[in-house]
Amino acid sequence: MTTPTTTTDNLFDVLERRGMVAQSTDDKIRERLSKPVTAYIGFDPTADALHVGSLVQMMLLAHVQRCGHKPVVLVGGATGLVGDPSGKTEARRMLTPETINHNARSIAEQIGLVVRFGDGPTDAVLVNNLDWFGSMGWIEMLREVGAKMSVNRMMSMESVKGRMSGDSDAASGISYLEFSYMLMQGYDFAHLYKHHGCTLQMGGQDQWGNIVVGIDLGRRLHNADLAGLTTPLVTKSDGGKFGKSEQGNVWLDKDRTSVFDFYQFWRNVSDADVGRFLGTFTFLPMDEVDELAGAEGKAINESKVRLAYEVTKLIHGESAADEARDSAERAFVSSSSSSSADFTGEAIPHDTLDAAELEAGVGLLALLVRAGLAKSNSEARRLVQGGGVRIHDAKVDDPMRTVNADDVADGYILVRAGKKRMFRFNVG
RNA sequence: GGGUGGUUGCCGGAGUGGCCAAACGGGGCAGACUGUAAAUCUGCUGGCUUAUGCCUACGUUGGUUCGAAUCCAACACUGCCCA
Repeated sequence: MTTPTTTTDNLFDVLERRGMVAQSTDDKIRERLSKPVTAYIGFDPTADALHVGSLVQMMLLAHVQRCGHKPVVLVGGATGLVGDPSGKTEARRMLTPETINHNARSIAEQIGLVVRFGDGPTDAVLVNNLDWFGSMGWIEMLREVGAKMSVNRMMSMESVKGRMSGDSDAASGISYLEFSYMLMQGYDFAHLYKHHGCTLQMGGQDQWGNIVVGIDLGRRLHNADLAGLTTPLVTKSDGGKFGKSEQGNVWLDKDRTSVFDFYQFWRNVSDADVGRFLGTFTFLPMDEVDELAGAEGKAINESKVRLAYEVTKLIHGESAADEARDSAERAFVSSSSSSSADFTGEAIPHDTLDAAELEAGVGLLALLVRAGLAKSNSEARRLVQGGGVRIHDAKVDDPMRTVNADDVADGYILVRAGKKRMFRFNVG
């Protein structure tokens, strides 16, 4: 990793400078953070992998650690069994405890990429709220928590209001189960305060309401003085959804999103987003970030390369990042002088193609589907007819074409869909 | 429990017996232009080895009809109002 922020830096200043603060509970938060605190963020175990959307929270935890505080990773095993109403228009599908356990482990592993776990004073610890909710009975819950919560208060929260209001837009009702979600999440904070000395909860802007409930509950139950801090929702300047690429979600796991695609995701961000993303998703010093973000015109591409490289390095390691960068370089920058292009890197999605099979000839459409560049033959056909497919550098426009040994060059066949997507078949 | 709406493709949303694989918008993909950007313009956007063809699809099941997303019945789910 790059030079760590020195532990004397105030976490709040660091985060604010990096554009990672949307809202915080009080202006005394700097003061609070002048002494080491324990801070937590909750993660939903709804999938066994995290995508780039969660990267913000991961970075947040990393900064917590770097500034000398103790990060706590809360996996919502119990809350995951309930479903978060925030920002969803419909109830989340429920999961089995086994699945959640499995997911929790995978998630912690990925958070471990940027945060150090262990027993030291600033080492991160992992907790699962199923550990305290699992054994808690209905009566206890009502007396402990229910008695302290105002329904009026909960009803006035944005996430609930949207689901309740009659005539208007996305009213789809809210079940009691979901309604209780914020209660559980609020209780988490109180519990973590009591058992881990946790006084700060962080999260995305959409979690603000839940965080505030937790602060309230902490005060009522334990007379605790708690604080909250949220990060801005990561948006793209063009209004699109952050974290989606041509292939769907961008995952941190290389088996779900290849290193090459991961790199490309960052390489392809809009000009206007470069600075913000550098601040949020890398540990580069802000002076350098500002300089990179200030690049004008074509020069901004260098900054994008840097962004893509740094983030890829963080998640997939240096050698993978080097390779992704080099592959991309060769694939895009020097594509005019095609003969020199080299697409053999591991980073580019690839598979092997049987030589014997090739001898018989493989349908182009089938090959596109096999490469995952099209979901069906029809889609592949449209792609070809639309002029979006190339084999190596030659455009092919006949959907009926078959691919055979003549198409092999340097031991592989490179199929490209559009400018940016490609798939290599190694022949062997 | 009573009343009353709704359920259409990835999403939103038209369509109230044939001209419906289903308007329009969004999103997505591709092409042109570019800087692997944005904006703009153009094409495509259920599946089938491409077909004046077939299949699957308008909540589910059954019915009426030469013909149903459209009509009828039951069921399911869901919104709202009243208790």
